[in-house]
Amino acid sequence: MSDSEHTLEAVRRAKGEAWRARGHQPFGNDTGPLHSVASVRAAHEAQKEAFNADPAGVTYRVAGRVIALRDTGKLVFVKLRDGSGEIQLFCSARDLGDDFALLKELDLGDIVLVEGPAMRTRLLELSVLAKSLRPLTKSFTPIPSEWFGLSELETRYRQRYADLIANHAEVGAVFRARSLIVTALREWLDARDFVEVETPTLNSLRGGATAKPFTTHHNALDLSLYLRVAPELYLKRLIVGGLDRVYEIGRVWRNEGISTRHNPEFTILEFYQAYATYRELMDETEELVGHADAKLVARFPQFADGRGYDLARPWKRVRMLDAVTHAFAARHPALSAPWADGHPSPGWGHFREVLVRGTELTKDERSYLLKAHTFGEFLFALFEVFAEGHLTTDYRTADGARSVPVFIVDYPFDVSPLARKKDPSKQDEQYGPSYPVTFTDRFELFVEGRELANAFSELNDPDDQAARFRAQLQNRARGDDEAMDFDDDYIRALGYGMPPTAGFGLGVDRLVMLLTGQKSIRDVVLFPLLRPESDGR
RNA sequence: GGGUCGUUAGCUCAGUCGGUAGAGCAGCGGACUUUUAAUCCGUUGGUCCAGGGUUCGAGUCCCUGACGACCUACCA
Repeated sequence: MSDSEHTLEAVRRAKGEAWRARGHQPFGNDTGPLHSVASVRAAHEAQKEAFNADPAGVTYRVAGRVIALRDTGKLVFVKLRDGSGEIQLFCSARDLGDDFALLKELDLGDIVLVEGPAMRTRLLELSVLAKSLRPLTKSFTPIPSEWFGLSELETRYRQRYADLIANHAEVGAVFRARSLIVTALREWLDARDFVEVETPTLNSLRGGATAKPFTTHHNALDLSLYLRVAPELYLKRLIVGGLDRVYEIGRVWRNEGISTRHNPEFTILEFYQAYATYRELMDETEELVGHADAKLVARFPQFADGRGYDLARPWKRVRMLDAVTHAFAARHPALSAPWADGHPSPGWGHFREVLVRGTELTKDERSYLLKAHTFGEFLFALFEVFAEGHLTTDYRTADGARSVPVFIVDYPFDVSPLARKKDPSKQDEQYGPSYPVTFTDRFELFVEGRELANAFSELNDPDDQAARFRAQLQNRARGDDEAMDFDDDYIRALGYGMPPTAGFGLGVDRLVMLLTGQKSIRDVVLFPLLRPESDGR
């Protein structure tokens, strides 16, 4: 701590002692019932003209943080903020009597309780005319400048409390918006008879998503555990048990990189609906996200401004195969994809050779495509390399002004270990007989290029599921440290019979980012993971 | 993991060619009974992220490290 900081704090501590000398505790309590700033404002909203305090009027009791002090001598203006808003205190020597001297011992950041009637000043500022003033909490640490705020991102993330004080309007709105959005998600699900449940976050097996887990340990059982990467397998056990509609909004942990779109712990919404398919879930996704957006915009209209996307229904639904074809047509017209003119399966291998030897690809893209072991993995890799990054430019409103949400539909089963294979008759009908890629009834939702949701008709054949788990183990043996474990109990559960079910997962943080226009996930997570502070700073 | 940028007073930021570290706000003292970033007068406050090097002399140049941001890669 520097000398100046030390001095600033010492001055504040001394003022706290001065409060004590006047009979006020620097950290007092027992405020009794209070009026919120918002309620005071609401009560006098209609009085637009300046008015003096009505002697017969209500005496308000308001408590909050001092965020500005303007001292004009025998008259001091205090700006006070509580959880509902901000209001000015009109503090005159005449009205406050002995308490007026307290103002000299107030610092920005202190928390005080004021009593008095409302008034409106000459300049029409609604104020509380202070008749008495009681200091409640001494602030030892200077709060950041009201005018300049606090801008250094590192400090804002590490000291979110200071960020919330200094950048109250903007940061507060984002986190209130987050709360509203989560509430809206629950509303939508509750209204459709979904049951909210909580499932274990300490798991002895890895499953539900392909991701690297965090590990931890239970001492009494001497048991190594994983922090869950997804609640999926537990929620589906509940479907087996007869909870036909379940959901969970909760934290998951993935031991991966940190970026503007990834925090190691994040909030996921998953819901499972028996007797539904991924087709219905696309409609429901539009409704669910639309409901959250409507609730948000009703309260915070500013978040609807300047959006580069348009949530008007219906949203685009594009098969993965067609998205890749579209991407080739737009950017690599010379490349003739094997599916474009009905090549038989050998065409895939030839095409892969053409791509890998050609000059259209970067080295990284080539090596990425080479990692694909099957045509299904290859198609998925083609999607990632050629299409995914361009969804925002490829799919736009009729006037081209905004991007539209896109459901990418039908993922290869090779990359979808928990999704139901498309029925053979439908596969043949939609892709032709003997098509070299087997698809699943699965979609992912992309809005503004961001992957927002993942959903599919669930695999409920225990034998097929067991085979997929075995394939995951083979991937593990090849060095894939994101592969799932073989979950015997889950297979046992499926053995009892799981009704046909559709399941849905949505990144809540990313939804909040999207709807509130935040570029970094750290701006929608109150306390994002950072390295510990070191002595070097 | 790679690249680029940043770190100077409590906060927001300047700092020229390498030559005594600055401003505004906050703070402190004073004036002021209708202010709105109040105003006016005066004034305190520095581990220039850390360590090393070059130099007569380093906030400034070089090296190493810490932390952060952005891009990229990885990652559903």
